[in-house]
Amino acid sequence: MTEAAESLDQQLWDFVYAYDAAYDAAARAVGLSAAQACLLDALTGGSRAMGELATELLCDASNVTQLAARLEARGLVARDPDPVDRRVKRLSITPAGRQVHQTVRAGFDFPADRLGRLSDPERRQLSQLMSKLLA
Amino acid sequence: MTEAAESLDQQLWDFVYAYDAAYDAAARAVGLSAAQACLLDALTGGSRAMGELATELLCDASNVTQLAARLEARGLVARDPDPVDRRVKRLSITPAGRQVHQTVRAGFDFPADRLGRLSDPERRQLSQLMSKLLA
DNA sequence: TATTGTTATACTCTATAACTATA
DNA sequence: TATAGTTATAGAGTATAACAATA
Repeated sequence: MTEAAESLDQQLWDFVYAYDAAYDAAARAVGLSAAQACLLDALTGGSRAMGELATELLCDASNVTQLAARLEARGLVARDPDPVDRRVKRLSITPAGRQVHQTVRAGFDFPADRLGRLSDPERRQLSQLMSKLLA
Repeated sequence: MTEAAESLDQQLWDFVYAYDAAYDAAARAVGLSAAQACLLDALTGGSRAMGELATELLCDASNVTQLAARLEARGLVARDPDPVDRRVKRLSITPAGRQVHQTVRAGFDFPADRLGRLSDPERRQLSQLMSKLLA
């Protein structure tokens, strides 16, 4: 053989490393941290309660409060009391927030770039393997 | 079809998300941050200059200084001047550091667990696809 | 009394700028 | 003068504990 094969473990590590770095760069390009971009992304499907967001982002509720405060200060999200249970605050994305979110999406070209190196059958193969890894 | 297929983009996102969370958990289980664990990992092949580490970890040199200071305070790394160029400080892992590193490795069972769901041919397939994604 | 979210606090990550020591 | 690393500082991420409002 002409070169030492990198182990699959190492390949996964390298891929995740590059993926994370690319996402971070795309977020920073619009002045957001990766955590802020993730929170914004979690709101694109509709408003969410703070507690739901903490669960989804795998972090403490107090952390969501602070991330939301920074995004709110930039006008990217809005915080409104839930009409049914007034303890609950629902966070939603503003039009400006959607704009920024779209820019991050567009700047995060890593997945499209890399997957573009595969043929259609290879992408189907990868998707099936991923299904097993995620199941 | 019986269920909506998740897009390959989304599958990659989910996989990376789970991978990162698992690594973070393995590090935290021994009282390290993910960043500290990565620094420790970068030293397992031998001592490294601070500057090299900054390049490898994609961060500023001042950051390495502080990460190293915390690990040094716990006795996991040692900092020694390079005998040739005394401006250079070489960081190396201590026996205690190796011990902790091994514990993190063992606790980070995510890759082995997930890859264990694949057959040998499937793992070879995945490795070949990864080669193309990383090339 | 239990739950949702916030506030206060503390520690870590990270970068920039100024500095020290060495080359 | 240029380079390696550190220090000082500041903003952000994160968690814990104490708290307020509501249920």
